[in-house]
Amino acid sequence: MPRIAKYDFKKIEKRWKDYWQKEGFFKVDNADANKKFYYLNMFPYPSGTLHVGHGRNYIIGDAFSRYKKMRGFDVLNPMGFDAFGLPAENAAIENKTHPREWTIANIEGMKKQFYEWGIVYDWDREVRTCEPDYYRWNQWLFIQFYKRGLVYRSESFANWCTGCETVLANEQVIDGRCERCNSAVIKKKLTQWYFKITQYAEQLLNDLEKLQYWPERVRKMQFNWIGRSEGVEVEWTIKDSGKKFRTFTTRPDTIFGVTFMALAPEHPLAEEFITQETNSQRKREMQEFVQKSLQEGEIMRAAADAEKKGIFTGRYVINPMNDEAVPIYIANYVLMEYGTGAVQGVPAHDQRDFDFAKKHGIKIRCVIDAPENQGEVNSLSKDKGRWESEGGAPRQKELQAAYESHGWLINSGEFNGIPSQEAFRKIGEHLKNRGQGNFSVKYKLRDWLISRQRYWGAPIPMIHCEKCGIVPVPEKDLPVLLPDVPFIGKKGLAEIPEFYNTKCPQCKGPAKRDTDTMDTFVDSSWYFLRYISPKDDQKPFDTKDVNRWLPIDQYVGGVEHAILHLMYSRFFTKALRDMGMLNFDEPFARLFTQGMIEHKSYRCSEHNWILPQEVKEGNRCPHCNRLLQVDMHKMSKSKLNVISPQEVIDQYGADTERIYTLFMGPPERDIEWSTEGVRGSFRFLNRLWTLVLKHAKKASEAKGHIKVGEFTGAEKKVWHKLHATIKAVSEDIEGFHFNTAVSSVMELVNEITVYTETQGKKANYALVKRAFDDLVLIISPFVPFVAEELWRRLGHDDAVLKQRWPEYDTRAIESVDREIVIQVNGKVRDRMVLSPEIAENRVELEKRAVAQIQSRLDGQTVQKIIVVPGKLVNIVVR
RNA sequence: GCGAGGGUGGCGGAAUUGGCAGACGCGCAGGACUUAGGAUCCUGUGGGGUAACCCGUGGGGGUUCGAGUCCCCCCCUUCGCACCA
Repeated sequence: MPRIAKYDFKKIEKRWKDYWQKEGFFKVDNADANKKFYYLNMFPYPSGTLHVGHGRNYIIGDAFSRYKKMRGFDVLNPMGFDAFGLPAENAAIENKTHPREWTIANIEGMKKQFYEWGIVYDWDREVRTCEPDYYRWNQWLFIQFYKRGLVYRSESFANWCTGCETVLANEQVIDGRCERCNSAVIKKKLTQWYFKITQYAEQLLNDLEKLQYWPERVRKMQFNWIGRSEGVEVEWTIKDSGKKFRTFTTRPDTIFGVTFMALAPEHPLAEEFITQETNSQRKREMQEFVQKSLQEGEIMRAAADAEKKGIFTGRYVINPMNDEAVPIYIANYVLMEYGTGAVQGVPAHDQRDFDFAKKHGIKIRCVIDAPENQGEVNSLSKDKGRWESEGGAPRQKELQAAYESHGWLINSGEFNGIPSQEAFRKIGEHLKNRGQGNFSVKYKLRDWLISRQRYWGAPIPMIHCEKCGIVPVPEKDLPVLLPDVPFIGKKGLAEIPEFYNTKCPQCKGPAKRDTDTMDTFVDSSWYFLRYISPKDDQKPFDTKDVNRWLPIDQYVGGVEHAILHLMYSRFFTKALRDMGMLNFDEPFARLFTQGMIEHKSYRCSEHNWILPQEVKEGNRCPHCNRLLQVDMHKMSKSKLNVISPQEVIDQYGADTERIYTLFMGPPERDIEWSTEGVRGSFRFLNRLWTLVLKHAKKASEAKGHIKVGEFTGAEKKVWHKLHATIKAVSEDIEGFHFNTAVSSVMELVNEITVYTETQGKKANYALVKRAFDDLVLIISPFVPFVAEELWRRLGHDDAVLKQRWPEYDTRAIESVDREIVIQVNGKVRDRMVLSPEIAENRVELEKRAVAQIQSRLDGQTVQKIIVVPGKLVNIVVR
């Protein structure tokens, strides 16, 4: 037996790395594709070096694309970079460089990493959002949106990140803190640009139904985020002034229970009341309260258990239903951005109002009685004070909490005794008829604030002229280039006069450019369209080609984008469709969200995060010997718990990293990176290599065809396993079950190993050859390097990617002997191995099973025999 | 609080329509080869029992010849949303 060369992954990987790229296996011609498949990974932010956690996303994509390619699809799998954004500015300040240099260097580094991983993209289609040939179209689209009324400028209270010194979209505020830097977010009154995404709220909501191949939870998240609710807008009149304002309520049936009114601190009336207040002390108190509420911003006010604070304005408002006057408060729990910024307080039937009322000694009036009291409604409605705590001690009991469910109306005048759902409609109509309200639908979804006071982003293409007002930059003057000046740090374009001083396109007089840049989510809301015609300098994308290639057949990325990016992209798609630039409603037909890779992280109470290799024995800090806190966290540079792909590649090769990443667990789940697991995958590749090389020569010289009919038992087993594996792997890849796909291939390798070891020289090499060929092909999406190498060693001279994916033969899968289980009272007692014909024959199965197990049945009465053909026989005895 | 996942060996995880629980891999144990091995290869490996067998999928009930899988109740856990009137 000749010595087998060891698995020299370095040599092998070097040999094939360039090959796929050079041959352009994943280049597709827009016009030339017949069976299109648009696969897309979310493009990365070029933050620097990638770790093995990032790798998961791209490895899945590459494996899937290779599979689809071998299935005969014209696969488009492009890649690009979400290259604008704040981290580049921060890094630039830190490293005394320019955001552009930092970004470009990172992009180059990341492209090299893709190459090391054996990941093949069509780089001719690369998109970089920070390049003028991309953001030019960002600006162009902004202007088109503006012309269609989808962009507006408005002064309002915006989320202001105190760390980044810029405004944030609602979606970027997490628990009152900045999504990126975790600094406190406050409310600041600013004039900003908005995209009118709310105009599409209804469609964004309804079309979720079309996304049946999206993970249910992502749809749910979007559903909740849009947050549609039906209710009634009610018009109220301020006592003594006659001035009117509106509230929104989803429970108009409780309107007789209104015992106070609450305004958001930002509400215009709040300001008005303060201005008009003559009592100087009250004036000051109100001022202070409003100011403090705004400063607390989202952090304090967002917490559900935060204290409900408020202040009486000294004013009253008239209830349109019963002409009662109730006090008006300013309350910190009322949000200006939702509904009308004013809430009618019904303490008896809303927990928040209840808490507020208790705190401020406001009376509580029950107007809904629980449904179980149905029979008493009439008497209850007469017994006006029964549940009421106003005017002295409550007659029955004091309320402990608000009753928020439905029931029957009481204390509600002519509406007493009506079920609350019905009262919703009746009271709504009543108000409508009297011109004091109307039915209304509100959304939690807010318009998308896209202004950012930063440098490293696409400039907003607008000009402010004193004479002409706001004028869009003429399309022929696009792009509005980012000024190429030495980077000046934090304040952005507003500090660069040579940028903002310009001429008005209309009157030619002196004017100023808008100094805001766009939220980078604008960039990523349409990049998947640009991939179709990345070089087009006449338009953002080619409508005809886009309509042919989209929707994207498979989109893959992290769940963290479940709301922001995916919602914005859906909005863009719908807006572009209405502009006639597209003909589809939804951009991503199928979505898969992959989980994160985690790794142990070590933290010292004194020295913060510690590198794993520095940790001393017993999990102690290398600096102070304190016991470290050990936790599992997703890999991140800041926690010092990243594994670099290069380490793995140097030690075991890219194929090992690839197959381990796919094998480690279900791709949708978060999972811990295991160094031992990596070694196991490496061992497997060694076994694969040795097995094939040991027999490659004989196999490739094997003469004659496979004669299935003449197979021995052992040969049949291999034949069966081969086809069963092809089936399993194909189905698993289609379903994104890469972990089980890999384990199936491992089983096949084990099976062939057993066969060749036990048969020795008697082995059927025609069969072995066929098994090797198919094995190498089905494993190739996972480990392309070693597969390409083995393919050549098996005597082929054409690329693996040019081969067709093996087909399985159902007969081969079915024709193997079956092991039938014999149970007595549901417990396995014996087995028998039978040919497929007998195993499928009920009568025969029962007969044989009973015969075989007879000795065990002595003295017991057989009550019943259950036969499951091909599986088992269960004999029930007593 | 609301919503959605998830609880299976020492670990990651497998198990069509209910039909052999623990595939595959890690780890561990024993052995082989080695000057050596944290390399490689082979064998074994859910728990208990000499054995026949018994017990085992978070806990408790139920349906069924048969339940990880279906139904009811409970516990734990992860994630998302969280004063949206």
